[in-house]
Amino acid sequence: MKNKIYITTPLYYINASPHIGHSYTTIAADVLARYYKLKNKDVFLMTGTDEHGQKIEEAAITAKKNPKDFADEVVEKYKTLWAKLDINYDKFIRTTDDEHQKTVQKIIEIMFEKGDIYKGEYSGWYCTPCETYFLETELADKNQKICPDCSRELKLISEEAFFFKLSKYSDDLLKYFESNKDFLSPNFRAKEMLNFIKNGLKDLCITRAFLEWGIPFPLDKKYSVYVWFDALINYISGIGFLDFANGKNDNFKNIWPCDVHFVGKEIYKFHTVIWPAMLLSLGLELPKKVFGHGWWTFEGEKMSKSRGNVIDPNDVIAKFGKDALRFFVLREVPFGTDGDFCMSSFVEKYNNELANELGNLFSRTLKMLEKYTGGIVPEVKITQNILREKANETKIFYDENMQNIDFFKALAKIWELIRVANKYIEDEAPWKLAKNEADKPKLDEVLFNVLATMRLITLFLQPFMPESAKKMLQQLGIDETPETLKKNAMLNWEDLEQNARIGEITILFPRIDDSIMSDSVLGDVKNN
RNA sequence: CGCGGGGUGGAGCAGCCAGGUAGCUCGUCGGGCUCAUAACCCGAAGGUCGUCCGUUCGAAUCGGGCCCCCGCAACCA
Repeated sequence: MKNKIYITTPLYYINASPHIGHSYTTIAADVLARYYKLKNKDVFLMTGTDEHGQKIEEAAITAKKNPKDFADEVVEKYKTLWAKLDINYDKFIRTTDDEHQKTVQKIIEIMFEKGDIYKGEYSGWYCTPCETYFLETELADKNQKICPDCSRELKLISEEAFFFKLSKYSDDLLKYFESNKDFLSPNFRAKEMLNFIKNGLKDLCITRAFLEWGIPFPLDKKYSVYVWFDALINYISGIGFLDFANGKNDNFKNIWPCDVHFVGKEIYKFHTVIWPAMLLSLGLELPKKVFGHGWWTFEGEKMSKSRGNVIDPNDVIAKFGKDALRFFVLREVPFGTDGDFCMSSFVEKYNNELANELGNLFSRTLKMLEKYTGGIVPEVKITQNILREKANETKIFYDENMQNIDFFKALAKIWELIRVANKYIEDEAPWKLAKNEADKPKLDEVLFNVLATMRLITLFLQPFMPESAKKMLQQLGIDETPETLKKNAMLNWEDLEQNARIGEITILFPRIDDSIMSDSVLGDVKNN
């Protein structure tokens, strides 16, 4: 069997700077990618930007730039943020990439030859200033034909356009959903999609009036390709579909099909209905899973620019560190459901779980080691003990949940182990054992058991907090980084090297004190 | 009847799909420890699981009605 794992994020639309939502999806994708890398899988993680369309052209004009320069600048913001968040992507694709554009055009030709693209007539209520069509059902008041966005009068227009035969694939899609129960994830999102298809799919209009800033529609240069049709294709254009289609090489086949598309719930339909239908038309395998996660509110309110409460991840990183953010978004709510980004909760989680429970576990144990063994991992005979048992149990549960993309449960389980470790120290009281020379063997054993558990905790946390994991490995005296671990991952509890010298002890997660929190944090975050 | 998600001790959540002692974290109160980042450990108080009805020996969990909150509705992660 192939040993590859292909993971994607959506292409982010560059009409705005990256915010917490973009970070959320991308962090999740990176966490899963890092997990599989440790499992020695051949991981390919792709992210990128969606850059075409009317809105971008307008945004560029507003910014007094040409679209390409505008796009380059926003793209830089994304790349900078991903670097700050330790996102380890293998490819960053832009829909303005030459290869992507050529792929889109090629695909349209393939579909046209197959008879899946045809010329028809599009009619609907059109808002001229917004350049958008609306269906009657989308209007707030059916008797008043007013644009839902700008409240101006709509005109009934019909014009020629090209369509993709989406409706043709209804049955195939339903069949695929039926025989691939994991495709629609999390499963509570399945029903909505099934109903959507069963209510009847309409063919999809895939052309728009010609735009300077768009991909020309190859069959008729009066048009540009509809941005979604363009954007979805990235998942195959980015891994060499063009060469494959032209019979040049089979590299594409080594990566496709995709294992997980991570998307937000608002673009779930595009990825579970339209995209698979496009793939069916191309005769390609369908992705194994599309995971639609939930949305964040901020302090209980929907995030929006007009409310001025969009969180800039850069601020959070600057104040609390990248790992704190990576940790928080996946620890706070089950991945999939909606959550509230609340600063008090952020600080609470950070102080209690990162600083007190995890950070202090390292701090207390390593300092005892300095004191009682001169900083050397004791040499002991491996015994069965409660920590080893709990760690092994955690490992099984952890793998299960990581593979199910249930980060919340995986983290919860890790914290159970951390708590058991802290309790174990309390129960065994090494500081008492240290007072009596006769207890030295017992003391060594206790310290070893805790250290072995800490090492495993570090490996478990590595996908979530790579920067901290690196420090944790150093402090444990393990000559590895999260990146090198892959090759010789020592995944068993007892694999901790004996007689090794531990590294320098530093505070992993300094506590956040209330004064920092009350003034600057909220203010700065809110003002973005 | 457009489609879907949710309503669980003071706060935030799990449990519901495969009914059977209501669980976790924070907070509060009390105690213990002293290795540690004023951290760690133990104990206690606190819930008629939105509401009404039904199925069942038994319902937070299954079915139905109602109330409230939130998304989607074909370019907001």
